[in-house]
Amino acid sequence: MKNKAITPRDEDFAQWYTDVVKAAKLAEYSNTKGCIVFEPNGYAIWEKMQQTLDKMFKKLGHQNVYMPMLIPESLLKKEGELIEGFAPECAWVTVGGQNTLDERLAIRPTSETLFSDYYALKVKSYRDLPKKYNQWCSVMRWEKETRPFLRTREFLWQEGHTIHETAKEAIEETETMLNVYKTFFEEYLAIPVITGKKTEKEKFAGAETTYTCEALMHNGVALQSATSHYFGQKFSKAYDIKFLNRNNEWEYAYQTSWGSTTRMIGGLIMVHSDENGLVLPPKIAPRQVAIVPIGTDEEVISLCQNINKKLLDADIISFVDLTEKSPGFKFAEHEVNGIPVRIEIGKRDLENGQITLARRDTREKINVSKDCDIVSEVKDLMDKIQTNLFETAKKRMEELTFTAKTFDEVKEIMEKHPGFVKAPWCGDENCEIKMKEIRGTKSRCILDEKVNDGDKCVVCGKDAKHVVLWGIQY
RNA sequence: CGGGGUGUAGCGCAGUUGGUAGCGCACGUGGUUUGGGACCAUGGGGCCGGGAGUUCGAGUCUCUUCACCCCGACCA
Repeated sequence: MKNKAITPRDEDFAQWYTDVVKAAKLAEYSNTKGCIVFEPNGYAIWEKMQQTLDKMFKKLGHQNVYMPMLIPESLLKKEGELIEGFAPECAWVTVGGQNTLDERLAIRPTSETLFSDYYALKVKSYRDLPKKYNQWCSVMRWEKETRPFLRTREFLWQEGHTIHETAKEAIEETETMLNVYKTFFEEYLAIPVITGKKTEKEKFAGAETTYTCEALMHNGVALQSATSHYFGQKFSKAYDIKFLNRNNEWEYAYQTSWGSTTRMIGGLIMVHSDENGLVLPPKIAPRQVAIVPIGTDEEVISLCQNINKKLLDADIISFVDLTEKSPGFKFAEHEVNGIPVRIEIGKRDLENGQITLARRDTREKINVSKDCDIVSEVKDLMDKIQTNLFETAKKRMEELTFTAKTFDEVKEIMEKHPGFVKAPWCGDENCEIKMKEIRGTKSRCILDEKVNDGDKCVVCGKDAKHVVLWGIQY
């Protein structure tokens, strides 16, 4: 290790995070605050996320569309709560060419208004419903403090917007999509999440109900990783999305939206990575196997290429690293980039009739026969890595999930080592605000757990209505 | 928007009481190497973030401005 030293994670978590982003060449800062350059390694992760989620969405009957990037102020303002929530962080276009615009245009912070306006135009009858659209785009929110992937002013995301004939169907959609995200996090990103409803205070501006996926980072800080909202008829009333129902009566449509963002890349880093750089679950790694020949021996190179071909034919994304760097350099490079499996082949291996596999998560090396079924060996190893990453993260989340009965207990936990705290709550927003005094602790979500008889709100001591998951958030 | 910090080669930094810029890595070339960030030789690269001032002379002193990073308040 010479030039690319990564700050130890326990010494300075924020610096460690930035070091990993840079060392793994995921992103570079640009000249505009809060707008990052997605470098090939970083963008490839996003592409893989897109491909995976997009397939899941489409299996459920969603279709992709693309809405304009600009929203006239008057359109944005139609729904009061939304504009109130987003106005402070909107970027506005006020000049077109040489002329000041009559009406300024917001660069979309989110597209509910555009979808609603469009749906109002297209929906006439219950036969036009449901409409289940999604768009992949970037949005802009003028954040004060920015960090690569976790909080950028422009970020890439996916926003699904659906309208339905009945409230029941829309609520089902909201819950279905929440579960899609949960599956995606746990099975692909190997990140365990806790799901639940947001409190009134924390829910999306304009939503009736917001569901969230909450993940816990290595340092015990919570990350809201995806959300799914039920809007009821709020937007359909504001934007006049009416249809004739089965009784030939006008009815306002029932609406949902759900989204996930490039913040997930930040989550991926903060859950799995280590002092040697990025660690990626095989299912989301853009490059899964790096084959490193040691020396330039022809027999070695051709074995590398043979194995590479077998892996590629089996849809494992593999490559042979034939650059002129030293083997040690390549090992370190592929580790810092988070490539899950590395295959090392040198003359020494050939003499012993073996090849060496190295796994990124544990950095363990395994020798296998050079005549083995390399495809199944690699597949097995990738499965093991995927499982190990998830289990490790899950265990950590469990160890850092506490229960508390009193305010002082919450305080003690958060000050010692932050994590998730399950604690009863009375439902009063003032108690939520009071909780922020403890290192900015906020409600993450309302858990699906029953309140025990006699449980009191950890803040005010009145009868509890909900069990809430609390945490310090990114 | 408050608090803290940093701007000198692509990156990381040094630069003394002011005297006209250097080191490591990276990069180019030639060669030897290759099992955990190889070595030798050689070469290229700089309006010292911008502006103004003090001075015979400013990377260095003064003022001003800009950008970025980190910590808070706000948010995916």
